[in-house]
Amino acid sequence: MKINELEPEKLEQAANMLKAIAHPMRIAILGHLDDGKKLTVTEIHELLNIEQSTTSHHLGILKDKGVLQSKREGKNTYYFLKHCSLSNIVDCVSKCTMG
Amino acid sequence: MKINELEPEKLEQAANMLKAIAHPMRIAILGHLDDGKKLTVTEIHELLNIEQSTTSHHLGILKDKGVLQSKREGKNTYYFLKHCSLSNIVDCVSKCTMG
DNA sequence: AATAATTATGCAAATATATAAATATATTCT
DNA sequence: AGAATATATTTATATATTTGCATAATTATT
Repeated sequence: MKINELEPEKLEQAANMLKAIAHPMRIAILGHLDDGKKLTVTEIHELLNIEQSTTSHHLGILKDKGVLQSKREGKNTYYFLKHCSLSNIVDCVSKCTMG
Repeated sequence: MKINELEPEKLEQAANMLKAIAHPMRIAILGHLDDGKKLTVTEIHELLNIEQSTTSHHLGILKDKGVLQSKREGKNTYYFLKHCSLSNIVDCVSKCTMG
């Protein structure tokens, strides 16, 4: 029962992290970023067939809440998981929604 | 990359499940429901020191989205995890917010 | 320096969510 | 049936989120 030792601010932070993930498109984004993969904004916006600005928005939210990290290389910005264990969350939820 | 095989409705369902969890009080509730524990509404509302109606509301959301299950026994309703692997999500997020 | 390519931001309208108070429903006990 | 206990629902207000468009900012190329 580790979470109960968390102070309210840590609870809040955990909630914000999950809230960032809890969106269909953002789950889809994370689905493409397993195994340490790094993708650019354009690659993601083409993969998922969503607007560029919308894509950037979603990536910004995921980065802001500590789910993703980014690294600029020339014209491109690569996004990737900050903690690779975060893939487990997507795995777990997708398994639980299969039944 | 299992999640990418999910249809949009499944993605939506996964997002709803995570959205249900992504709230400070609801994370705290789940923190008390690990290891197959079952708790009543009153127990939770006293443990967390929140309004009865608010507690019931949060539990209703968790149940509606498939995170919890409930079982009435007399005057009491016991709530517990539907898939015990869901504890991993809380564990994972709390670990990731520690650093 | 002008253009193209990539990414990020500001804005606004529609939609969704949170909270608490009041009330309703369900069950047990006398 | 009536009172007490436990849980659920309704309602209203406040707040937050999503989305796409328009635009700005950054970097590379010619």
